[in-house]
Amino acid sequence: MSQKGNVTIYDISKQLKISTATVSRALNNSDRVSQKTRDLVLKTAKELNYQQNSLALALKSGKTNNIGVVVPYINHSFFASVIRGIEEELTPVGYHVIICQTHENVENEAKQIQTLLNTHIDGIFMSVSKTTQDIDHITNILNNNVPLIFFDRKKEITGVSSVTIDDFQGGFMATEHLIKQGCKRIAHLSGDLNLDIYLKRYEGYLDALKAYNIPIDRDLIIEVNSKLESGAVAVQQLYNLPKKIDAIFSSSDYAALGAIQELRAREVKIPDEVCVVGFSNEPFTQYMEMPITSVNQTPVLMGKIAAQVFLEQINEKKRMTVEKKVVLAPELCIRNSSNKSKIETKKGKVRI
Amino acid sequence: MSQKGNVTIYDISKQLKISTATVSRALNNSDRVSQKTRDLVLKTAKELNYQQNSLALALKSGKTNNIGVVVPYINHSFFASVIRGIEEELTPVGYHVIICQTHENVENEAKQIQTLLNTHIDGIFMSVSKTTQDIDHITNILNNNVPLIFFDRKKEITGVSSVTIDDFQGGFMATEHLIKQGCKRIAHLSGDLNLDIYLKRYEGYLDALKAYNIPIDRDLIIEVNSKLESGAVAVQQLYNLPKKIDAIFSSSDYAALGAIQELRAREVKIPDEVCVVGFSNEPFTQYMEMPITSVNQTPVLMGKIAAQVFLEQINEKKRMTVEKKVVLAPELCIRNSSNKSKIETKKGKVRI
DNA sequence: TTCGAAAATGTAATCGATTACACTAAAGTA
DNA sequence: TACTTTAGTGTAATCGATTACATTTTCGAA
Repeated sequence: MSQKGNVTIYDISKQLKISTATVSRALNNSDRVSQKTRDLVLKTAKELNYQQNSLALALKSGKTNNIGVVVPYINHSFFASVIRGIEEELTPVGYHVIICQTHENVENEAKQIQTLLNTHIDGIFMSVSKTTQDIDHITNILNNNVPLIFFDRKKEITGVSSVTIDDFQGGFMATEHLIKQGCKRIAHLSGDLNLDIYLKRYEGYLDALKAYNIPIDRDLIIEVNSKLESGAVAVQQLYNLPKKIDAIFSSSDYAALGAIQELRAREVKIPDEVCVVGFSNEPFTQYMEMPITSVNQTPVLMGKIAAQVFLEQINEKKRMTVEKKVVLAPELCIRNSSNKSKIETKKGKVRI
Repeated sequence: MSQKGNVTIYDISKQLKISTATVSRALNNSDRVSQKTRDLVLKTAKELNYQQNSLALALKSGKTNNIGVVVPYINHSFFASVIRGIEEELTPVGYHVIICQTHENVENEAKQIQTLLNTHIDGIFMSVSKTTQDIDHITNILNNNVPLIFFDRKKEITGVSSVTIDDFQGGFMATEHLIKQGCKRIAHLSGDLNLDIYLKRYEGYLDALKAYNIPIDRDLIIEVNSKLESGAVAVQQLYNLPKKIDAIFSSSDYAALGAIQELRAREVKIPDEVCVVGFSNEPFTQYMEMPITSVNQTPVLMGKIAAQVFLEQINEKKRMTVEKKVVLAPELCIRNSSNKSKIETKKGKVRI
């Protein structure tokens, strides 16, 4: 046994009076060992309770079987669920999932990536932080020949695969739904438009209005952050306008909730006077007394697909040639906050 | 440069025509190198952009700087938050956090632990699964000399540190609060009593009743799981009793919510006719139109403390001698579902 | 029986660092 | 001056596996 008390192939080789090379071959099912020796080695390995030292293997092969996941915050429902999906898909094939938080800060993001690269990770999954503009720290991943998969929040970098939902379609579906409810003055609470996801949702909103010949009113479009207060403030602002609104499509469930609270404080009837739709399908949206209509991003599925894309990518012979962009279908979960006429949940279409 | 294109100490030694031993010493601030050589090595290392290979180091030292966290589900708000706390405390000191899910299944738990041990983790944090009775797979961690820290859900094993909240106190506070609201027939929806946490909350409930001379009525105690439906079913059962209840203390926020929905369906007024208190302070409890009173387990803090206990433990000279049991104070967040008289949130006391 | 191919096994380098031990050179001491 | 001490550096083993290449054994064909 070794210093640390672990059984090594050397122990087996000593016991059987054969070389470590043969032991290694037997354990790895090489065809360059006799059946007799192989059986003997396997039997002895079991007896001694031999466990392959993954560190030695990693050093030799350069493969650690660890992958890193970089997200703004792990305890945000969406990210936690994506991570769950990744874990469930990769653990069965022998990977370990290392998680890192950026706190929506580029410097943290860069630091986390650097230390991940230094531990010789086999791949990185990430959702970029809101403050990320410069992408040198990200292309650095590719320079190290480490596969990178974006999920949800991505940057356009050639050669990098991504799994997202169709945010445009999500924004479109949500807005169209409101239009079909008879709404004509539909406000939009957008997120930070530097992030692609919020931009796309906004564009979906615009496109739906155009498609149904509803004039676009810039006063009805307000940029907010994902906080209750900012949804409430937005409503105050909207109610200072001369003409009343009859619907709100918010890119954030939190802002939607804040808006609802403010509407309720003003004794506005939901959904009769104003319909509200959020985005993300945060757990609380379905638990409310008046459940909130929202767009489900199917995060667990997103994580699983991301993991599959990763596995495909590393199994490809011609590396780095193909990038894969999977776009999942958003799912509109219609609930009481916007449901005047009792319609059911709608699913969008997948694009690959 | 090595095969994989990384700069090694060998590259530095070659360039400076000195031995790798000296390079290593210079990089590690050993006092067995001249200042001149040290400066030269550091300068060259920077020029070549040398990065220490953590795998080689890990193989040599047996320390990987990885720790494992084993939880039932990562995307459950409570666990996600604990993990966040652990990450925030350990990343700054150079650790990486590997996460594993058990899906509340002992076999998965055992398998996850085994693969973690095999990757030579420096420590394991875990919350045991509901189905865990046998603990051989857990003591196996100790046999491998790997530090183990329980959080929230623990088993009694000598030598194992733990960080929990005072569930008894939580149950007591919740019940006492209901009593002070004037409630006399207080039902309890308990969780699986095989789990210590639920048992303690239940005992806290019993003790509070005793302390205020309120008779215990076994009919008012119902074991449920953490699902909305089971809270609703429990209420149905309670309303089949001859005498009406005037409060519910649920060990689960989900069951509490289900109970509230059922009460509302029966047009029972909350909190006037029935007060409701949950447990865990799930995000949704505060977002409801009628926010739900709940016991906050301060999960992020719990993660941070667990990380600190781990760091203390590995820094101790005399290993394995002291176990540390930290018991955090629960915090009763009083909200409308139980607040007849507008009281404020109460904090419990910490025990160490 | 003998030779050659194929099968089985062994030797030793390698992955990239650390470190016990050996050695040289410079400085201090008598 | 001669001898001891110490600072600085080098050699080589080690962590535990894989594997290219070398060598030995086995077995069939002539």
